[in-house]
Amino acid sequence: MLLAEASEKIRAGLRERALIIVVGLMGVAYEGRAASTLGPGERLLIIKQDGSILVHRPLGYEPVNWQPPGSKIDVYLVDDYMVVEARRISPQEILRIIFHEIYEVYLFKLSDSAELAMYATEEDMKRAILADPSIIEEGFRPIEDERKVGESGFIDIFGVDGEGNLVVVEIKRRNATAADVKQLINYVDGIERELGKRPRAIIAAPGIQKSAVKDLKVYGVEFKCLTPKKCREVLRKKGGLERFID
Amino acid sequence: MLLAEASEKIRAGLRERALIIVVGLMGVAYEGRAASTLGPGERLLIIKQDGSILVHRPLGYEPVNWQPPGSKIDVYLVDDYMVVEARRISPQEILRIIFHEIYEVYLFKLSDSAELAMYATEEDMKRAILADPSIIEEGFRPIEDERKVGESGFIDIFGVDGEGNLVVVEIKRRNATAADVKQLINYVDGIERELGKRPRAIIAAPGIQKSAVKDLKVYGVEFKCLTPKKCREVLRKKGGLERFID
DNA sequence: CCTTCCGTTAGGCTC
DNA sequence: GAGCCTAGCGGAAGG
Repeated sequence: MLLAEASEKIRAGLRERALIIVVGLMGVAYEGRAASTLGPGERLLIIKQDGSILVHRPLGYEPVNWQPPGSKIDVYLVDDYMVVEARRISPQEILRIIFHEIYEVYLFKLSDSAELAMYATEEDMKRAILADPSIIEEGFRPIEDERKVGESGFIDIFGVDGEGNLVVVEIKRRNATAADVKQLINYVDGIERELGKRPRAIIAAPGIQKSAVKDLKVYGVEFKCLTPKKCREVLRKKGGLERFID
Repeated sequence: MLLAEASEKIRAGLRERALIIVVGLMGVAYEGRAASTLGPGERLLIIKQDGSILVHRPLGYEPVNWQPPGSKIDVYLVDDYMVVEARRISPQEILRIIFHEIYEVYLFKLSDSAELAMYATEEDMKRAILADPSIIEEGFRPIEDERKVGESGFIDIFGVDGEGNLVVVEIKRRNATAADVKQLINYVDGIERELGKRPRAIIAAPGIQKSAVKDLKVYGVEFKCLTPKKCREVLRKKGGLERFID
């Protein structure tokens, strides 16, 4: 495909706010927060209506270079090359794609209004615990969620156990780290200062980093294994129940 | 395009290990570490030779769903749909794309052997300081890089200043945080325990978070503004010099 | 606007 | 293989 012809088609796509797919032989230069160069190779360029731009190599999940939505995109011919330039300000960044050859340019006007439904985020894990507190332990009763503690931040779930002891629960959807344990200790300290009584501290996560295990004993924190998957099942069961009751 | 025809073309692409681009009306279901569903919409599907797979909506820099390299990809017809399935084990995950309509399928055999050259990573900033220590301060002399400190971790650069004082330098390519300052203090404490002498602590970064500024005074840490860009220039000059000497 | 925190983080490195 | 850290992280939520 001739570069002049291709550049016209790309400009048309930009005007029409189409999704633009370009396949060809291109080099890439990026300068901004960091800087990178990539010599010529056969790649896939995607330009979206919102100004996002992605350069994909034949291998790998991630784009090799990109620019997020809102970038200003220009196309021009210089010597025997076609250049696509994507600029953004704040941070000042420029991505320049230099085409040596263009194999194909495709334009699409796509419509997609569906909403992504994502399950078992950390938020969902909290909802699962509130829906069925026994997954933390038998007799656990939540009192508050997102309780503020001094300057430290927010407790995921604050409650009482079967014996009437205060309990602070910290939720993580990934393995808990030493930093997580320390944050939880901050909360416990804050509550102790506030209410004059030291609560139990429970970290609920799918696992815990080995390096953090010793901190559990040192600081008297309890670990409760709780996976996102388990929470998904709890929410599903609860969802099913609600549907049945309605 | 007929679904049967499309599925044959995609299978051919998989056999030939081609880059496959599919545009059409599709729904998406993902289940693995988390789970998500997305109703039908017009999207772009990319399947790469290495088994990476990406679903892109008309807007946004990020794929809405994906699977990293190494996924096992299957295509089959069921009722009036074509399904593309990408599975991986460890973690067990499945991505299922259900096509209602297919507008286009494109196959490409791309060759790309260029090497990405990235400048001014944190590693490069360290190299720049080692190449020209005066960018930290006049008279600074590095002794060691990546020096281990007890259990705390590794010092980026350990050296002495013009007066013969020990200096610990911590490098960040982004604004320094309070956590960075505290980590640096850990190192300084470690060195003091080890060598019986408290070194100066310098954090070299393009900036520092407002909330961390007070910690500088509290803990006696010095801040030296050093941008990736500046380091890039130092390395370029040094590269030029080396080229001249050789 | 800046800061903090989560992510199907991914990817790379070490043990 | 698992654990741990970095990233042009991106993105969202909160101040």
